[in-house]
Amino acid sequence: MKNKELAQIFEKWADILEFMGDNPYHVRAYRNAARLINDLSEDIEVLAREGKLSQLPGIGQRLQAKILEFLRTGKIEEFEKLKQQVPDTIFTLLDIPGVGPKTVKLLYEELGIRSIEDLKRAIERGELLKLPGFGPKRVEKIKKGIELLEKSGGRILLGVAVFIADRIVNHLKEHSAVERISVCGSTRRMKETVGDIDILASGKNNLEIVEAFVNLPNVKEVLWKGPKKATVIVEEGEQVDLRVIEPDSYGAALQYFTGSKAHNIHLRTICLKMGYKLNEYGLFKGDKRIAGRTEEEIYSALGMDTPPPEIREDTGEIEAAQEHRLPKLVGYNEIRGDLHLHSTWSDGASTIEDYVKRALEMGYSYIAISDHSKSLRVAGGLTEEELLKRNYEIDKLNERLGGKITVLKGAEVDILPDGSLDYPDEILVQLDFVIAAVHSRFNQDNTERILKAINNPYVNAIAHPTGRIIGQREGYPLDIEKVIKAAAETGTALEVNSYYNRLDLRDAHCRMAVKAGVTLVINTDSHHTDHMWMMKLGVGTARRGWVEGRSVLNTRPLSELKAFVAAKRKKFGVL
DNA sequence: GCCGTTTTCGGCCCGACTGTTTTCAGTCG
Repeated sequence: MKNKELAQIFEKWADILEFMGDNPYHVRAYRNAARLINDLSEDIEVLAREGKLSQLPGIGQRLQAKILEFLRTGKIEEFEKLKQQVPDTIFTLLDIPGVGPKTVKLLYEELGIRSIEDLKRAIERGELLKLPGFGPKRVEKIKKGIELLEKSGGRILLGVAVFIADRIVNHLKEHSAVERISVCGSTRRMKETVGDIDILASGKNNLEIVEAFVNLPNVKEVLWKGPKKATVIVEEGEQVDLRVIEPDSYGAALQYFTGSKAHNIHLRTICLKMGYKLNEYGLFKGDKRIAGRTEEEIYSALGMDTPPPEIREDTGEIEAAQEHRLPKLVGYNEIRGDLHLHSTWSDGASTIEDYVKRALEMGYSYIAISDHSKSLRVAGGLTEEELLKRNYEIDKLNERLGGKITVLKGAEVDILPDGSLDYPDEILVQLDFVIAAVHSRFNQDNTERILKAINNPYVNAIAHPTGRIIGQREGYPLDIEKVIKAAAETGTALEVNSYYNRLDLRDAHCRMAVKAGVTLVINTDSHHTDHMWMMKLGVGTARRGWVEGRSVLNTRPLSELKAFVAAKRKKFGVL
């Protein structure tokens, strides 16, 4: 699948055009194309073959020709020529907060700066001050921006952002001055990484809210504090922005600060056509505010249902909201159990009893203990004997629990290099739920290996199917479409692994899988009970992929979960 | 470069903040 590669080309193309001072709408066309292709749930090559490129919004004749050239030859001549004209490294400068394309252009043309290192040297020598429009404050801001960039390395993992944001919201909710408070931005949309954390609040006394925020126990440094806005660094080193807004505008501000940018642009275009104006203070007809207290009020005034934040990416949700056919996304409270937990029997830090206790607190009706199999020695993988012994303990525990909650006998079985499984079928048949996973040979194409596992009658799910670690490791080479197809045909679930640095399947893959009729299972892969909260990260990822509750195995009651396992065995003639 | 229920040309979301300016450009969300 070449979607990612193509999206990167168009993104870079936009950067170059912007740098060269091209028409901003020209630049935007390339940026839109990049985003569209990146978020596409279908393979661009397939769309091209079926002649459907022209149906993509924002892809006209010219971009179509470029896409086709890329698919045919692997590159685009015009782009190759364009690239030659600009030094490659200057675009890293755009990552510095406060530095945009105009500044990059100026720095390059006047001082020959082409990298962050160049820029640091120029600042030390005081050269920036000589440039038009540059004063001491501007230089200081850039210097700070570079520090921030180098420290954070860019974006925050969703799990970290959610953890910090929830803590802040829970604290401030208790404060008497705060009436309404929400997380917004990409954290609210559950995007896998977020730039910075945005919090919105309203109440009777704005100053008091700001004071409460900057004085929170985990705040390390206050960067900026004003009457309606403040920015702090929390102890984790991440930046958090608070905005305080008047109650009448709360919904408008929440809508606005939640984004995405593309969603908002589309929505405002619709407003214009209807003779309205939408901004962060409300929806206006002339000078009159006709909506703004809640998001629902605004969308409803536009004749739309309110799209859940997770799908506000302008990938069809606006049309669906207009036609009252939004999906009923899987709910955060719809999950009945976690099927991927590692106990002290293998490399987990919590006992099975610990998990049971936490699961009951979370309102689950079942869990599966899925310890590692024998080949994964570094992770305390269980031999057959150990596994059977563990199973016996689980049986006894279930008797003691008396049906309050059911502990299923599971395993995360290694898929060996040749695609066979780490336990023989005689062992697998004794398990309630079998998850198969690849833990080795991350550089080789693992498609065949996983297909073979999917075709084992006892394998009920594939764990973290692509093997990616966010920000650290690309997934192994994999034909995800083949895997999805096989999973759908065999009645094998694909996991949405909720562990904060995995989120695998990712959002776009979830959408592809569900479209193909695959059942998903959302699990945390916890190695300690303190990891079990991450379930919501996986649910959020699935929601971003337009996944409905009926497509998620662990929203179903235990009887249906068991029927799912039995159905596959029956299909393969082993039951 | 895209797009069309006023248009095949002339628009393309909107406002705030900042730093450097005597009226505005650049950046951000």
